[in-house]
Amino acid sequence: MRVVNTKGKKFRVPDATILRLPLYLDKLILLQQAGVKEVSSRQLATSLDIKASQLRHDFHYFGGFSKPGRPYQVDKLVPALEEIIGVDVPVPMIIVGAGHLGQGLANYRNFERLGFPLRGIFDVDPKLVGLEIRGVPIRPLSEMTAFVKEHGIKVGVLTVPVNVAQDVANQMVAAGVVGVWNFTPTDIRTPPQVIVRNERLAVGLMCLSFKTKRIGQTEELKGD
Amino acid sequence: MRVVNTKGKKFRVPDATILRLPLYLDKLILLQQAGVKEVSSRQLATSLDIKASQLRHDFHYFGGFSKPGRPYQVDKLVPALEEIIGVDVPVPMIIVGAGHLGQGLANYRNFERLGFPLRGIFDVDPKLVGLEIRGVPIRPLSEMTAFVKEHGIKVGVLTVPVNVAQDVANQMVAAGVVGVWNFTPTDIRTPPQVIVRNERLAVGLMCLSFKTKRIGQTEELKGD
DNA sequence: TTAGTCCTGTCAAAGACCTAACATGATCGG
DNA sequence: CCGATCATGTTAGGTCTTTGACAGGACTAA
Repeated sequence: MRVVNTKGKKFRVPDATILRLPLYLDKLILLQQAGVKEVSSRQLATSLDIKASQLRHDFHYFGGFSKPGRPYQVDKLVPALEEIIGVDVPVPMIIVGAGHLGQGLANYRNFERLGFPLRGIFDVDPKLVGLEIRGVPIRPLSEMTAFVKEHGIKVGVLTVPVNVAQDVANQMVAAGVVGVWNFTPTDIRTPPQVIVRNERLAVGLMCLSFKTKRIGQTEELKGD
Repeated sequence: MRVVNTKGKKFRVPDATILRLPLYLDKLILLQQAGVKEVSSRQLATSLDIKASQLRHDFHYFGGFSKPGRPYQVDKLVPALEEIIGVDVPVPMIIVGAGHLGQGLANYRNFERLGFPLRGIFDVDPKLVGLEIRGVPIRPLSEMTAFVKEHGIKVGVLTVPVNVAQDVANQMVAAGVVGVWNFTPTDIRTPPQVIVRNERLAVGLMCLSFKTKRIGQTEELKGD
C-alpha cells in the first residue's frame, strides 16, 4: 500500500502500520468525547500498550501531524486519520443473512459513525422478510442484486450459513460490491480487485484458548 | 511464548506463528469433514494463501507432524493441533451482557466444538433475565460472582455497554476468570496473568474502509 | 532394482518491522 | 533572556518474520 504524504514524498506504508491506524482513531475518538484537547505520543502509545516511537514512526509515513515540541491536537488528528482511513466518505453497505449475528450487527450503531451507513438487510427466510431493524427492512435475497446496483452499494456483510457463503458472495460481487466483510467460518474466493476482510470468531477464541491453557505453565517456561 | 517440542528441544514460538495455528486447524477440520485423509504442506498453504515453506516452518517449532516424503495425515494433525492450541480441554465460559451481540454470540454453535462450553448468560435488565438461549438461562448480573466461583468459570465474554465494561471486567477477574473476550470498543485493564482478547469490530471495518477507498487509485500508485 | 516424483524437515539469507537515540523546536518560569 | 523541560520528526541498527533452497526419506511404475 502506497501513499503520498503531506511533503510530496512517496512512502510504502507497511501493513502493520495500516492495521494500527484504526486503533489510534478509535482511542482518539474516545479522548475527544472526553473533552481532551492535546495528547502526546507517549500518552497515546501507553494507553494502547505500544511504544511511543512506534506511534511516531507510523505517523511519519503520512508526514507527521504536529511539529517538534508540540503534542498532537486531538481535534486535528481525528479528522486527519479519518481521511487517511477513509471514514470521511460514506460507503453504503448491506447485511446479507439476518440470523442472530446479522441482526446483532444490524443493531450496531457505530456503522454510520464509521462511514458505513446500513442501507439494506437480506435473507431467504420468509418469516424474517418484512421485519425492520433500526428502520431498515429485511428484504428477500432475490432482490439483492437489483438493490446493490440501484443504490450503489459498495460493501456487503456476509452472515449467511457456511454452505451458501461462496454462492452469495458471488452474487454480491457480480452485482458490483467491492468489499466483503466475511463472518462465515470459511474462505471465499473473489476477483483480486474485491477486498475481503475475514472476521473469524473461531480464530479469536482459539488464540484466547492457547494462552489461557498455558497459564500455570509459565513458571517453568520463563520468558514468553 | 515457549514450548517444548516432541524432540525435547525448547523453542520460542513467534506470535505470528501462534496466530496462524487456529487458521490451520480451522481449515483442517473442514478437510476432515469432507473426508480428506492426507494433505501436503503445499495444498494446505495454498488454500490459506500463504507459502508452503512458512507452514512447514511453523510446524517445525513443534517438532513436525510427519516425516520426509509423507504428507500430513489429517486425522493425526487435527488432534495434535487441538492439543497445542488447547481446544482439547474444555474451558467453561459465560457471556455477560445479553444485548443483541451477546445473544448473537450465545447462539453461535461452535463454542462447544472449540472447547468453550457456554455455562451462563448474565444481564442487569430484568426483562431479559429468565429468557433462555439454547437452553442456557439469562441470570441477573448480581449472581455472576457466585456463579463463576461455583462452576469454575475460566473465560468471560464481555458484551456489555462501554461505560460499564471496566467495572464488569473487574468483577469477573475478582471472581476468578483468567481470560476475557472483550467485544466492547474500549481497552480494559486487568492483572498481567489475565489474558484479554479484544475483538474490535470497528477496527475490522476501518481496515476494510482503508482498502476499499483506495480502489481506483491503484493505477497511479503501483506496487501496493 | 532403479529412476522419477513427491514430500517433509531444516537452515541461512532476505525482507519487514520495531525501537532507541538524537537533533531540533516550543513553551514556561524566573 | 536563558535554562529546563517536554515534545515531535527522523534515522540507523537490531529484532522478528518470511522465503527460497536443499538434503534426504517414501512411494510408484517399469
